[in-house]
Amino acid sequence: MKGNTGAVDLGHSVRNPLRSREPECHQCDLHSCNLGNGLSPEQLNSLNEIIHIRGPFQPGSAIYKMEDHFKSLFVVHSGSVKIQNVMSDGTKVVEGFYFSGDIFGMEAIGNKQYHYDAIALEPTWICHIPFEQLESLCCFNAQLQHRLLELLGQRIRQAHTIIGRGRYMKTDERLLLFLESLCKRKVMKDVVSRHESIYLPMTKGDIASYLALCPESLSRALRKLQDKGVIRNHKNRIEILDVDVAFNYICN
Amino acid sequence: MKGNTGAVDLGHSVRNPLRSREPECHQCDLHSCNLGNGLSPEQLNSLNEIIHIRGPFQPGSAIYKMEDHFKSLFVVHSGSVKIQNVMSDGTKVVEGFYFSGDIFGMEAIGNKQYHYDAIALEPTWICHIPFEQLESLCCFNAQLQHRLLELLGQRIRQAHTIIGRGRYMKTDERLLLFLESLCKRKVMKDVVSRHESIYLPMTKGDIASYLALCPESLSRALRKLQDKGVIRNHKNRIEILDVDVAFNYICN
DNA sequence: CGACCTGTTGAACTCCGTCAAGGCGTGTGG
DNA sequence: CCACACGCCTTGACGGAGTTCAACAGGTCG
Repeated sequence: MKGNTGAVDLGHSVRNPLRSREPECHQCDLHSCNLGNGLSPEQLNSLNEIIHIRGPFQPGSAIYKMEDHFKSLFVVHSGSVKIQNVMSDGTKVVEGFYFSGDIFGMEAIGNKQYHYDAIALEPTWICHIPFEQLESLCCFNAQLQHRLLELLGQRIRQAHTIIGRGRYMKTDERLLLFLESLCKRKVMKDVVSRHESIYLPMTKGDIASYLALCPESLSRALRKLQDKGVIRNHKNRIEILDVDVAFNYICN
Repeated sequence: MKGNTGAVDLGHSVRNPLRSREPECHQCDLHSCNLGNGLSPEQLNSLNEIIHIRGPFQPGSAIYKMEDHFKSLFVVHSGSVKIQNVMSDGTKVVEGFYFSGDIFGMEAIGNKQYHYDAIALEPTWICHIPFEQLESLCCFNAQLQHRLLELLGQRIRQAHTIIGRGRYMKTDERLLLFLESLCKRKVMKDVVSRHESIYLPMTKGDIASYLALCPESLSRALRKLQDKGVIRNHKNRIEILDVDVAFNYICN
């Protein structure tokens, strides 16, 4: 097991008020992604010791790039991240969004390199979890191993939900499925009964790409749903006017 | 760690010439899915001890159903398997195919139940790997843990390839991507230079569903590619007339 | 101010899904 | 043996959803 502290470094201008350990940060990670669930205090400590926080990553800057050597998993401490693929013709394909507490980078496990670019969508702080060290910890810690496997299973199911189930849906159904998944992932917490407002750190273009639509089609779908009174479309926010109606709509 | 031998039992008419351990079988599993790579003989033995083989499952019969309690991962020993989702309106959506040596059931990790039906496509023998016991083994065996994580990472990437990358492709490109993935997965091994013949144990309808197409569209795409001289379409077999042409076609 | 990026709207086209019909192979029952 | 039904696949015609192309509105930044 290597003792290096320097996970992935992309040469960003990282001003580092938090480069040294910050207990609050660690608690947050462990809580929000539940990686540390059911661990004893000592076990928790050893987990905390391998975690490092980096930031702020400015919007548009890369946490990692496709070609980078796979070393670490990541947890969004604050802010948000998209992962995307640059195709041979230069078009960018967004494959996922991650928000505070989400773990990402798992697609790269078992590979030399990351398979996507990970790009910050807003000023973002990221926790690095060196994978080799995590693996070593898991060998002596059944709970941690179990939790990691669980997260990987979730990740597989997630891939099959949005991009799997979504394939058979029409544009507006797919859009609502996406909004529903955002709501479930507590992108925002102030749920006022059957009405939600979702803040969207990504561009509409990113969303369109993620849903395998052209931006125009997404725009039209938003308009259509707004005219129907299901949602209200704002610049960086979408209101779900009636959660029940919106998310049952999917089954029609 | 429980010592139960009876992984998932669906009440099929399992005639069991191989119910007792069969060394040849175990070797095959470990080799083909590489779960046992780099293990010492003793470690290999402990892995072998938790594995059981079942079969034959007749075409159309279930290895597991969605509602079944998640207990085991599976490896195709011989034959082939599809996993599918039955939607609320009764339509079946194929989410994956597995062939000799492939491990499946990993979507269920971290869940109480399996999320798909797993259906045999031809007379099929299946190895059961009780998951709790596998987890326990991993705790004392870094190599095995590493290999399991690797397989999970692969599984995520696989989901993103076909159903992820495929979303942005046109019908015939998607079809060729599928055929390419079959070739890579050594569905058949007799590669005669730039010419391959792929045996398809599933129906064209299953393939269409997997590719998110209606059967008619698949049929037309096959015809179109045949007219272009890229492939030749048979009942249960597709020939790739020129591998290079066919699989570079995707980038057009 | 103009350049630029994101998002929106309109019009034309294209691909693919839907509907309908028919061919082929297989199994069943007379 | 044939007749028939059934499932699977194919083919054709049609329509609709979504892409493409083009133009423009609004915001941001130099």
